[in-house]
Amino acid sequence: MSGRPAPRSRRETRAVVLETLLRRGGAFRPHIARDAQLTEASVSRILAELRKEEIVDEIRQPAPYAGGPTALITLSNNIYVAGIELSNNRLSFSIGDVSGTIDYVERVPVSPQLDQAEFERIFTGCLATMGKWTAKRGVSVRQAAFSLPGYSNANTNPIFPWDMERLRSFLSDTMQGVPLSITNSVIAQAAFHRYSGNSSYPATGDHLFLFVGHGVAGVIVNESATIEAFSPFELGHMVLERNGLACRCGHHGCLEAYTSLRAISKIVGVSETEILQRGDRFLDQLELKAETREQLRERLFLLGLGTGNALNLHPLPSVVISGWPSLLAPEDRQAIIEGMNESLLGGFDAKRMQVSFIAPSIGTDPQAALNYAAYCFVRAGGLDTRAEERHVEENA
Amino acid sequence: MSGRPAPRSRRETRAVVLETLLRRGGAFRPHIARDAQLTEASVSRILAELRKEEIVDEIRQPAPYAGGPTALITLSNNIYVAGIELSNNRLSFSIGDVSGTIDYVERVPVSPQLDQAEFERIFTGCLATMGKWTAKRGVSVRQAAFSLPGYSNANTNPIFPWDMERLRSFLSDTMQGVPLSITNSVIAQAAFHRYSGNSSYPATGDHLFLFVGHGVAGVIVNESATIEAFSPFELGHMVLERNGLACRCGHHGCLEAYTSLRAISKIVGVSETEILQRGDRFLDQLELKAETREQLRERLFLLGLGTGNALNLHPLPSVVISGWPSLLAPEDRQAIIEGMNESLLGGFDAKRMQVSFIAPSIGTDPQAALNYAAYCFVRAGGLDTRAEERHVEENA
DNA sequence: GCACACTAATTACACAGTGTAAATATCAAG
DNA sequence: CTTGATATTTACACTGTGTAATTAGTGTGC
Repeated sequence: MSGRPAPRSRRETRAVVLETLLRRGGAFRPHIARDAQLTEASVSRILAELRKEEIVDEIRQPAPYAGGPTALITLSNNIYVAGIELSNNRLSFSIGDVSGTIDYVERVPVSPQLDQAEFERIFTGCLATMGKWTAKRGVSVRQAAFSLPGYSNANTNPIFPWDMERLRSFLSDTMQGVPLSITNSVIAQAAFHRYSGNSSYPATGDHLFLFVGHGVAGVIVNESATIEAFSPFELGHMVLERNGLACRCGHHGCLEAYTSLRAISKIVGVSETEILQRGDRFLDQLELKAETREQLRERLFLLGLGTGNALNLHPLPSVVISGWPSLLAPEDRQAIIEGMNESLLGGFDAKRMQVSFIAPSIGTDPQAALNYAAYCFVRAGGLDTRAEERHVEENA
Repeated sequence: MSGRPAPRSRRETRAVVLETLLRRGGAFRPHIARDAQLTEASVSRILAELRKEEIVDEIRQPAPYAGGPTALITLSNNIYVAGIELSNNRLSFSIGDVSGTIDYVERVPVSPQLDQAEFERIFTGCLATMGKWTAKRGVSVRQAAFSLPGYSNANTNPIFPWDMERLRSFLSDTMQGVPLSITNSVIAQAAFHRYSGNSSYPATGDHLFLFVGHGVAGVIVNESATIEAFSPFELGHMVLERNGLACRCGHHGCLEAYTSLRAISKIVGVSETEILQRGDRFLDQLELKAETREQLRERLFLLGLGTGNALNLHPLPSVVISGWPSLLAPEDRQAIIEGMNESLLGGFDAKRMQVSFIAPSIGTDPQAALNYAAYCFVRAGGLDTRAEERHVEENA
């Protein structure tokens, strides 16, 4: 640990310290020092600053071993953030603390074909309601996050084909001062898995997280990077069968046309809305006929094929799959492996590629956006984002 | 330009200054200051340091306008770097200066099925020859780069299925102190386009660079990022036709099975080795029959389909294609657009997607690796890489 | 040929952010 | 209540930069 590796601005340093706290849900100084690559001295200074600003709390805690640390540092539970999620069937607003605890929530059903004007109307309404809630309690929201499926910085969205420029300016006007980050739902999900404190997440290193629901969305999770650096990986519209099934995007043979909830709802004979009502365990309640299972396996095979294709483009050692495939029996899910075996370079090899499944989180929205908002707050070092929005360059 | 944006280590600052010089092939102080986001004062200090170390030269030059700058700063032409390239038909060694001028070159034919032991034998031999050349002239190589197709940090390579761990340790042992970077050929190509001073490159912003040769390799070029941050995007083994043509990788229906030089050599009736001999313009010399052209268009359609799939995963506004497709008539190349139109979300739209072609650089190896080596030298701030290889973290 | 307007280039000084090392605090166990 | 072990704070030094004052070039117009 010799030299002086890479200097950081105070904001960055605060951000890494706070992120450690968010990730671990509290830590002792020595841990923070290691995680943040700082000396105890620096940690001490930073924490003194953060404590004065009431961003962190220090809980006196008997040392767990002789001569051990005496104070557990946690994020203050008086910091409120807002999470807003748009999914294919509803728009949800929430307020909670940075640990992800929800104090307020409102959910409004919307149509998957929701148009932009209607969205703006509903959004404005919900925001007003939320504003009343905060006003009554005198709480101030430090950071908000809005997640929607398919979002990217590019000006196109496969799910809601809106004018993203207009969306951004609508939101920044409407939020009136509260810093707002917009992100892809699947990235918010990744934030949820990283920060929710649920330690049962199956992958530890870099991996591809895939969510198979209305669409097929993925995100490249780089364990050692900040969440902003994650790239969404929209798998749903990879054409795998020329002249195959028609997809809502107008093309034929897209993966989504085979594996979306809508597509499989026809196979299992349950309407899409009913699936959403039954929530997480909708497949459990069904007695799947052998023929149905075979059809589902065929779909999973395609999912595997597409996933393998994606991993050929961008090699990663592990995939975590969430969504309806996680509800099937392991022997059925094996079809995904078979599909990957036919596209993944060198074939599927369990030594080089780990595939895991996690329960789909249907209906937990807007939990993920709330976690993402907490992340954004922390990333900004707990400082007001509005102030330093001026790193503009002026090339000749 | 108010506050103190993001502090940098001296090494980083030197790196950005040197990179500006590499990119522009020389610049005046005010330009450097703008590009590197530094004040004139800092530029002055850094340059004084670099001049003392004989890394940069200062050429007295009459100012181009009233009161203009007086000294043009360039990279010293006494810095030698080595570029080594392995392609599917030869291994080439070169030494040159950071501007990319080649002073020494040796090329040895190798087989596309070259095995790792044989490679090591040839490499050692060429390196010895190169060593004699440098010894005779008393030049010392400051940085070397080795590029090979399909390379990634992952331990697999679609082209040369070797043990990458062994390759890396072989190279670091063999190079005896000369810092060596290993990279994907397509990334070296990107370095070539960025630093060769050839300004006719068609894309200016972020784009996908695709090279269609023995394989189909791509790289996501992020104009505002360092080259290390570029991701290789191996398109060749995307399965587009289940039960399609057999590919050398053992799968069926890979893009490469349809569009590699080997695949089209069968269509045009010219052997692969002959194509390589004829070099860049091999297709010009052929009188393509209508039927042949139709077959090639079919192949290009698949290339477009796969490219569209890749761009759905990772949206970018522009694609630059190099390789044999660039040699065809524009009306034939239109098939690529047609393919993209069937996979790219929302269809192909010239307003949102720019497709350009550049002449393939067959036979210019190891120029690209040499440019990449220069880039690596500059990125390290012109400091010895060996010294500070110790940013290891030790998490509990 | 010389003052001028203008910009370039250098330098002294101040300040932010950190690490080092010394000083001080805390706890468990005897 | 001392000891051993680690935690925490603090004073000081060092790096890298920006600011602002200073010095140096250059072309124009007289």
